Amino acid sequence: MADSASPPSVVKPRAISGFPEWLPAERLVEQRFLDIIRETFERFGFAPIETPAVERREVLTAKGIVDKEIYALSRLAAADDEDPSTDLALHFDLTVPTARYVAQHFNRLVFPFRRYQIQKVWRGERPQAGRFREFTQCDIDIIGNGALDLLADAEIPAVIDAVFSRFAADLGTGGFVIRLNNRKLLQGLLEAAGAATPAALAAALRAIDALEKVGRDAVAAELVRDAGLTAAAADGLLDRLAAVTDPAGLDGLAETALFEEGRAEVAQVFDGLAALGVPAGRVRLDLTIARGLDYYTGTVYETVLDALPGIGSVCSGGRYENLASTYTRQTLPGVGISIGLSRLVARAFEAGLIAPGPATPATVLVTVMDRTLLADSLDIARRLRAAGVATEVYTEPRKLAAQLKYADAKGFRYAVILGEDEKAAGTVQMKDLKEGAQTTVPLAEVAVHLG
RNA sequence: GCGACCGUAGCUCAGUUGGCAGAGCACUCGGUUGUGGUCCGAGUUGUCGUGGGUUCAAGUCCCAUCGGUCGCCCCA
Repeated sequence: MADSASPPSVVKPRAISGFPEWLPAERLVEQRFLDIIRETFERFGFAPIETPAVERREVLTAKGIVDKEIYALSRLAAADDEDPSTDLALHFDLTVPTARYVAQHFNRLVFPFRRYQIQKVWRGERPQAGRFREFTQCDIDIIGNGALDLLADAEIPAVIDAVFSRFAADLGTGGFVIRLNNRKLLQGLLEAAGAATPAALAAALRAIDALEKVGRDAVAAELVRDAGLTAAAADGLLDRLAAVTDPAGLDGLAETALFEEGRAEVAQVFDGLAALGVPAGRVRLDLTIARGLDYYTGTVYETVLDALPGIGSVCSGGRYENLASTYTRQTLPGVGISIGLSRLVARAFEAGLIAPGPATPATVLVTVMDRTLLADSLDIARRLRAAGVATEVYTEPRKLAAQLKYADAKGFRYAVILGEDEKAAGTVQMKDLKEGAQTTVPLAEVAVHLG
């Protein structure tokens, strides 16, 4: 019973919560982040790979990840009597697919294998501020065959330093600190403090991970309640964790063999950082960095922007002794890190730390005042493009005022204006839309002035 | 999965005790020749999330449902 007078129905366009999308002005800024990341990763010799968005479910769930956080892939058109369950799912990070990839292509890869991977990942969580269900991760990993020197653990933060230093210089994200810890240090201290069982250890790590959020007293209480520490042991532990900010602070704290092992590793990594030229103070030893993921076994990293401490780590990772044990008998130790670009960009926009610029990648709009001069306008655009200047020609037959309004709305830096008078004189008007200044330029020199 | 709050124009929101659906921004046109942003004038824009109930009358009250935001958990 459709009412013939009713307007044609439209599907109301709505954003899907947790699936962010940007307007062109914002996406152009995000791509500048991506350009810096990709160039820097390659400058350190990491090679690009891409893995499918979809993996077999058994590949993704092998590490004990909770099923509900993973999006399954199925067909809408599946018949009613067809089993709707599926073996396929969307990847929730890039480390697990990389482990599968390295195990599968083991005999065709050259080790140590250095790869980077910049892709969307999906997590079926409740979205919140800075939390998405679809987001871009930018991963690097160095994976050894059988062994991997600790120099790799130093190289990873050197790459992060290079990336975030360029963010700061080119995009204005400001200062940052890479916080580094070693699981063996924390675990050694916890064992010495009385966290005996694996369950107690896990509870203690979880409690300490929340230190910044809930405060020292709440963590101490949790260590007593969930990890079985005495109040005095919890207090002493938290004192020690807080006191250490560099490797020298670890001297004289050798309480267990595991701790001593971690101490030696951290010393080597900091030596490596100095040798790599990472500025002193950029990487800070922080014994409270626990990291939730259980496959980290040694060095762990977090990166926090000075201007956005509230969003937590925007770049996290660590060392795992045997990444691909689920998929191969080869021992493949690795170390890597992931930049959570979507969160970083979204929160930096919200905080006003970065701002959208022009809505076009072009710097010049060539106007068309008179359609009989269209060929001349197109020729100017051709010259500019040949000289490497991103240029657009206005396509619609509208007044000059409308064309300049368009140029302003999109954020072009320059407009080129060409009419009968200029054509007769062999010149164009070059208008600087930011300054408002307009100059007459010989046709042959347009590219020089705008390049 | 658990909890709190919120759904009105493209966007941000107002809408009083239940009584004609509103503002700002944005958009379109105009302010006479080939010049944007600022200013002035005019105009367009609605399934009040959806379904049901109460009522002479519902954006407003009640129920359900869907969606959104923010916490918890976990993490980038």
